Amino acid sequence: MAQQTQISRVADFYSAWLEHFPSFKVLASASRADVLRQWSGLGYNNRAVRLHQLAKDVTGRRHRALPQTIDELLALPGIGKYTAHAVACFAFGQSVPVVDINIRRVLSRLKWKIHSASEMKPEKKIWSVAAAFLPPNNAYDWNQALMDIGSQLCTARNPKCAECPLRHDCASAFSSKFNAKHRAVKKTEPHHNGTPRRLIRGKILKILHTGPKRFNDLLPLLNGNHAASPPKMGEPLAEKQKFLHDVLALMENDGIIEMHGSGTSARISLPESS
DNA sequence: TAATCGTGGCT
DNA sequence: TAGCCAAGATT
Repeated sequence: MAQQTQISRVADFYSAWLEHFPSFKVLASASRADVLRQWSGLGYNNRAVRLHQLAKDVTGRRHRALPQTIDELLALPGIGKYTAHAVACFAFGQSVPVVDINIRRVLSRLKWKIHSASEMKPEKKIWSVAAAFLPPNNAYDWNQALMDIGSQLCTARNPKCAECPLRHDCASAFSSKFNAKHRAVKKTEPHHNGTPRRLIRGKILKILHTGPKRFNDLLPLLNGNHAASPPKMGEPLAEKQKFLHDVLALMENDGIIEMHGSGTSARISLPESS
């Protein structure tokens, strides 16, 4: 849940989630539709699908429990390098580095002076530095502390350098460049008449939580009010239908919806099987 | 490897 | 208020 999502936003979903799915066994036997319903509002619905599959994978294991090695964790759906290390450290007490967006930012601004890491690519280097800084006996507290510094003090914008315990060792302390305009320009994301595709996906899923719908019932969702571009008066219906069809195909491929039949009367629903 | 995936708070 | 940002993973 915490992937690309602030912890403060996760908290409520987390407790509600555990009430519905108190164990991997319960989660594994739940329907995909129920899983997506409980996830509703959190965003990145792919994560719900992957966690559902993870529960199935885990309950199929010998001890029906989460594996404890980083390599085994990495093999599970939805678990990448960060999460594997975070689980190993925070759940299983292993002495391993953790590099999330917060720690990444803290270490980057410190301008680490670790000689051995100078010829590595940035991604490998930062993990190497995080490992080099790791104290021998309390990785848990260390990693939590770095994350807290990153989220509470060493923030992306307007960092509180005056309150930071690392200010005397930091190459970027009190720098005026944190609010600089020169950030990487984002490419325009896929959209329909100015409405981002991911927002349309969100609307579709939200509607489907109220029950199955027909293809034609979903078409109005493409008429969102947006200031980005004026509505195209003469837009061919076929064009709109093609966009919706493509969006639904992506969502079906992601395991977020099911489609039965085809054409303008196709029946769209949350995944009812598996 | 760059693009894609949601949502809501913050500045 | 429009854009930035968030305990990343996947293809």
